[in-house]
Amino acid sequence: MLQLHTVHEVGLFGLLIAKIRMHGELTERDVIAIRDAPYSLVDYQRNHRITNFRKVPRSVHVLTSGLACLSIVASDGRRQITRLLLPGDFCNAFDAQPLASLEGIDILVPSRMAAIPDNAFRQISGSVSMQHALFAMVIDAAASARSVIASLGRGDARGRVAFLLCDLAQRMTARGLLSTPGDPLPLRQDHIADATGLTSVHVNRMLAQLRQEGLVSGGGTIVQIADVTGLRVAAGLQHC
Amino acid sequence: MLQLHTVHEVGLFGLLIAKIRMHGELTERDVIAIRDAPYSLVDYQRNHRITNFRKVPRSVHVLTSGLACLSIVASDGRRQITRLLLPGDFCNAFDAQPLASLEGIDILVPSRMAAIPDNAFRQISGSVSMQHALFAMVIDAAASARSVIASLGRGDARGRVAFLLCDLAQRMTARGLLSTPGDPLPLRQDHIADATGLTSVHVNRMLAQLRQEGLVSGGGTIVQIADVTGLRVAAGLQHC
DNA sequence: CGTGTCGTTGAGGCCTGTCAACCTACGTGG
DNA sequence: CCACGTAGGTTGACAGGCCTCAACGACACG
Repeated sequence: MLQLHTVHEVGLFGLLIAKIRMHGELTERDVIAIRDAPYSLVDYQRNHRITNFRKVPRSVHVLTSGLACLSIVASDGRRQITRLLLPGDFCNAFDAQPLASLEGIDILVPSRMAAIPDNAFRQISGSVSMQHALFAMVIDAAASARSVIASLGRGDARGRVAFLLCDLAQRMTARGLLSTPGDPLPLRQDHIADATGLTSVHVNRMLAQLRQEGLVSGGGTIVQIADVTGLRVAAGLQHC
Repeated sequence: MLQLHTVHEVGLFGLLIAKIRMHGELTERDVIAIRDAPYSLVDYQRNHRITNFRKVPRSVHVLTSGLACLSIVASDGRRQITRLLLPGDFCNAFDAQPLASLEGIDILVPSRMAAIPDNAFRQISGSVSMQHALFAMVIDAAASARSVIASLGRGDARGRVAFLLCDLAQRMTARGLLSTPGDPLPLRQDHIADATGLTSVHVNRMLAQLRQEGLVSGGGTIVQIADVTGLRVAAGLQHC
């Protein structure tokens, strides 16, 4: 039985299925429908920005590998990352529906997406169980965004960085993208800066401080969490 | 015909209906179902904080008058408002589902809520049209939260205040709670502070500056927008 | 008239941004 | 093999924005 589940989750959409399952029970039929969905693959290079998927037919894009984000470019030209997109995440629908004409999708690491035609996905998502799970997923995304608001509004630089790392590690671990929260995170310092609203110079200082406190390890380009509990406390919110 | 709509929308749940309608077409049947929903009314005093609605049966709460917010209290004791709740908004479900055990509901102004029993609302929201509208509503809430993230992450104090005022005025105007965006907003300076992550002292200074620039008017407790366009520019994001 | 709430104003200090320089690692081409 | 360029990280000096603390004013209310 467990074996069966595992088999279902190793395909291209395994991570997507795992993610949706975090928010509601899926039937065997749902899982098969997703697994067998028609799709086309698209690769994107690092630093590419997508403001509009000009794909015919219109498609739901799912990140299958790499790392991307939703971001808003302020009028002074600086970018704010509003949400990190991990493999298994939607990129242009549901919990990651970009804010019209304001939010874009930035590719942070060479990535691949699967584009599922809209009408195909509409059929897949028509079942009651899928509707419930997707609904719960979006509700969770909204709540999660509000916790980021709290971190940005109330936290100092150290707390913001700590929160981001905790949050990302938790999401990645839950989806099996990290075997333990202490594994290296796929972030560069300027990604952290764009996500926390800080400058990369100051992020560097904060990481140095967190390393000295024993909460973070890894040098150079590598960021690893050394002490999850301590980092959560540093984040300043009870929860991460 | 228009007359009919108006009649439907003046009841206790008129604002709720108006809000849901912003995100999808409702059938006559949907509207009637909401209008005739069973409910009980509860009044709350200013500064009351609700961390858990202990209501039997469990209920969906809808704000019918006043002003409330979702908020998170950081470990240093300061409060961050993560979302303002206006009359017509849900308070503990859907687009305002509090983050478990972290987010609470604060009453900012003496308010009244209608509590609709869960199972009654489940029936009401079972129709395809309601499902679609509610789904779109939550997706919009998530996107809206991300624009707040951008404002907090990238904006300076002046921009944050400007953004908050624009955003609130737009939401209130869209729902008929303001006749024009220039009407007085129901916010005290410390509410603005808690929503923007600033101190009330600094909010005061920013409001003084915005008044001097001619973007905001009203003295003392009253905050009015004098120049919507100018304030949007000051907010620093293309959109508000 | 006392009390409490909310807004206003000033002085000073800390946190974070800005600017700039340098360093390492890595790949490329002569 | 070495010169060179690029990307990313590290470090220091300095300035400015925002917080803190504190006092005061305006106003409502019992």
